[in-house]
Amino acid sequence: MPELPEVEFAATVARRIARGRTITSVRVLHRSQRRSLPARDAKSLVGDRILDVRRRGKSQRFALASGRELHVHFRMTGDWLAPGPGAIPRTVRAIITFDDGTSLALDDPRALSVLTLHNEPAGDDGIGPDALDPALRAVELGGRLATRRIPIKVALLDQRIVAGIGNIYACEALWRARIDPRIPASRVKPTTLPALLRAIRATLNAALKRQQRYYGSSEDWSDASRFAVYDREGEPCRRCRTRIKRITQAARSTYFCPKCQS
DNA sequence: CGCGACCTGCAT
DNA sequence: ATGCAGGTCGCG
Repeated sequence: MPELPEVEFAATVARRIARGRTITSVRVLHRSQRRSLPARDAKSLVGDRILDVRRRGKSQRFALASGRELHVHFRMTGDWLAPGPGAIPRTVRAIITFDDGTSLALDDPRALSVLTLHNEPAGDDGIGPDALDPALRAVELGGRLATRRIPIKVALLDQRIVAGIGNIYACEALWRARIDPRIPASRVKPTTLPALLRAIRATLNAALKRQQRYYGSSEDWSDASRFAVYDREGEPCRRCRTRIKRITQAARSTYFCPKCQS
């Protein structure tokens, strides 16, 4: 599920349910989540009130009336569920219940999500500027890439350089900008940086809109047809019909068009 | 830097 | 049975 657009959308769901509400119980159902949010912390949340939910990169931060902050990171497969009456899916790993009877459930088949409680609001903690932050300019992005010799695709995945881009949209954005994912980050020409940033934002914004449009519908998220290159190895490039290639970079699959991305 | 670990479900 | 997955950390 979650790269920046999905997390952005999830944060709006969480905000709608939780903002202004007081927590009446926090149940952590899986040992993996219990490790990051021990029973003591979960218990201490009861009685606290949620002031707001913000997203930064791929993490969500719940600002609490006590001054503390609950961080939620979905990792690979987390998502929020607003459970109605009835059985709770077995992939639900934690449930936060509020004073009005509503609740927010962390649904995560792989149970890799991380919940952490902080006494102080975290600063930037090393995370780079958010990819959708309008204050981020091409020049700054260029500056952050200039010193890196790693491939541009790997650099885009590094949250310290720019926050919010994951494997799918890194591939998609590079295709859009016609940049070879293998070239060193420092070699991206200054003149193509604005195009890269535009491609990143267009890709993320399109995904966010799709997310909003299809929320609650039965569209299959894994349907690859909406990607230009991701998961389309061997299929024709939408621009030039060349076969999409798949390579491995930093132990992740990279998909690209060997002809128009060079 | 690359790679295993963290977890589970799904496709092959 | 095997291998792979939208993320991140910590190890060598």
